[in-house]
Amino acid sequence: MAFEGRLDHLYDYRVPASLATLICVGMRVQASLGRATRTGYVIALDPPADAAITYKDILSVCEAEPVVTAALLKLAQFIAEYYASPLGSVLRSCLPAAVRHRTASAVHVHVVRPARPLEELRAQAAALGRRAPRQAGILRQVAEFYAALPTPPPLHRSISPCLPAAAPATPPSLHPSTPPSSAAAPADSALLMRLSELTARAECQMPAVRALEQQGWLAISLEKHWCGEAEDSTVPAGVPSLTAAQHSAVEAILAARDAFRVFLLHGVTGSGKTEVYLRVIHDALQRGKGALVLVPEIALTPQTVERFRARFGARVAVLHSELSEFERCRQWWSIRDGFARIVVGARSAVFAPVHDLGVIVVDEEHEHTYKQAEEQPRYHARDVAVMRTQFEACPVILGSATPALESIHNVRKKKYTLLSLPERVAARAMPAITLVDMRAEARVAPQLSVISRPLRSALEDCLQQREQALLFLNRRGYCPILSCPACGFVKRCTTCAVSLTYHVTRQRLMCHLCGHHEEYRPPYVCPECRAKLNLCGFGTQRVEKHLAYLFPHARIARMDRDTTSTRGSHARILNAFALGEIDLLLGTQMIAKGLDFPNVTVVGVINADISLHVPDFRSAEVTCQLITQVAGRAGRGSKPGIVIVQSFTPEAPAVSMAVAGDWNGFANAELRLRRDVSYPPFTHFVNLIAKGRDEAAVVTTARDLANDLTAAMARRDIARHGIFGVLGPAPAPLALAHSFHRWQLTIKTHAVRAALAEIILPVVRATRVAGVEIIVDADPI
DNA sequence: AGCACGCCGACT
DNA sequence: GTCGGCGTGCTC
Repeated sequence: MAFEGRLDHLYDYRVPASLATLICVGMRVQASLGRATRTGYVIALDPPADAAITYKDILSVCEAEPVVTAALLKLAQFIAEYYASPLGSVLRSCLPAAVRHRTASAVHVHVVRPARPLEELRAQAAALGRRAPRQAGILRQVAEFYAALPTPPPLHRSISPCLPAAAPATPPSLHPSTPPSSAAAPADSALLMRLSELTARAECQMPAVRALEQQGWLAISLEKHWCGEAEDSTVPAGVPSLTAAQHSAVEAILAARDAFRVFLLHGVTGSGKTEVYLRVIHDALQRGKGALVLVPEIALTPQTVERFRARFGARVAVLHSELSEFERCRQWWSIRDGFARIVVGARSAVFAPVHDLGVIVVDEEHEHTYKQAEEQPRYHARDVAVMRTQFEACPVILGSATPALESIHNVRKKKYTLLSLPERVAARAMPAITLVDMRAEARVAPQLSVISRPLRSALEDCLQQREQALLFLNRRGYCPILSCPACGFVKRCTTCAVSLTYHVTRQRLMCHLCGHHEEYRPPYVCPECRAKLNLCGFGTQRVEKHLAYLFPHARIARMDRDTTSTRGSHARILNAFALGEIDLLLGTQMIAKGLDFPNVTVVGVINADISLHVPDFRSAEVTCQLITQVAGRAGRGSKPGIVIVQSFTPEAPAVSMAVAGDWNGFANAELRLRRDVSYPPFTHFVNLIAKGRDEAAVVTTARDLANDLTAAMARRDIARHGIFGVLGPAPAPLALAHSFHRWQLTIKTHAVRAALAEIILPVVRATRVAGVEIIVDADPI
């Protein structure tokens, strides 16, 4: 068994006779370890290994069925090794919290069925008449509900109460040899009356329904239920025809559909990558297989989800963070039980318990949101997807207009197969991109240095034509820095040491890292020398205000973390934009990707350089990707699009190549630079971060680690372990955050697993300093 | 992760 | 001679 928590040892337990028929590999169980009772996962069933040990019993099972498939278990073992996380915590993160916390009964629902033919129910209702109006009403409602169904009323069978009570004779398996029979199939709520629905419609309470049940008129049972109809997935009319490039991509993937193979689908924005996914998935469904679609952030790509729903109907399950606990739980179980065969979800959906997988799609595979950065296991969902398809023996499609350099490198190494969609669908042109040098602009018109003259006139035309525009600025708030012109004072967060951003709308200074905020009202004077503070730089709030001034008649909306904090607010803004109730939509990252609005003809990138100056070796790649992606939002309908990119460093390759629409050119140049310094994708990085409240202890720990690693490497055959060298230690990018100091060192290696197992982890385990945590992060972002 | 075991300084 | 600090190591 593998236990949840930071325990990376496996333990053997005895299976008591009472659980002998129930327990199987992949189950979540309770067992006592030391004093405490903990949750663990059964990873193997073997005869007793060691006569010297007195094994404890497994106490109970959490669910009546296994929660991870055999393939997922193998996948978890790989992740545990590669990302240096205990197996138990990897398995834990395979399950949504909602599924772990709720008992299996959470996905069950009370259902009312007629226990006699409907005519008898109606007759009884009439007989009860005024004597028992409530009961009469109930019977009438039930009869009416079931009479309205297209299929004959499902007469009450023998009572089959909910799960654990009725233990199956054979251990349940995630891979049933036969499809579930109709009796075992999950009830379809569209064909069954829910008890809650009955009490609402008949305006009655439980006792009345119970009475009728006891008299033998009705049957109440607790059953699994999913919403929607279980239709087979026939392709509805209106499926777009494929371009030649799309067609050959689909053909290439289908030709390899029975084996593991990685396809990199490099398609320019608007080239119809989604249609390729849909065709391949349709083929998988027809062969009785399931499919998994990963998207970077589901709230930001509602249209993609919609297209899957429109094509495949109720058999699409969606997993994302905006679902309620109950809903997420139900979606998960509908996948687990084989009702939903297609899963669309964000990062963690890569673990969805789809059985018999036919294909995995990773849309926008270059996105960094696929990397779990905050907590263990620090996995990258794209790489996990590739690994999973290896275990499932099926193809995986990585789609992007701006593929990660890692993926391009893998194509060159012949590990991935490249499929290109070089043109937009319906012979639409790529948008025309204009680059505005903001240094020159500021010299000519210093007071207008947020919206350049070319962007301003493009927006004026756009508004006049009753078309829509997207404006992208990768910084929220009003202004990011308040600084004193006299003494250089900058207002900073006390626990994070980053400058505080001024938010006008709430009259606050906010730390965008820890969320700390304080009241702040004019006049803005320096606390040191009382001089008036300068508002340096622009955030979305400030630009919004400026836009309102420039275009007083335009309907302007802002979309950033501040305007989308409540549930459903993403959808509300995007809907309003889709309905044409908004002319100018200004936003951060979240408007950059995936949006597909045909009436958008103008896209403005207000400051292309922001992400270029972050101290990270990927900043050029990220910047070029962002500009390319945002530009791709323009001209997706019948009208051509124009894009205006404003930059203070227009000569930077990341900016100029994005403007030229030359991702391959940029990738070539950037790959040469990376190769020269042996950076990813030519090596892998493993980051070690020492984190603690006491700065001195953190620094010492980081230094000790670096020394010990160097020594360990000297003792070993370095070439054999593929280790290159140690960079650092240096203060981590967020050296002080949430009052924790962080120092990091970076190890370059060709073989992550060998380097971890033979050099890094032994050193890390030997370095134990009170109050200092050491975080291991493989392939960090 | 807990929780015990155990080895060193201030107290009855 | 005892209480308690928390560093080290074990839990099937």
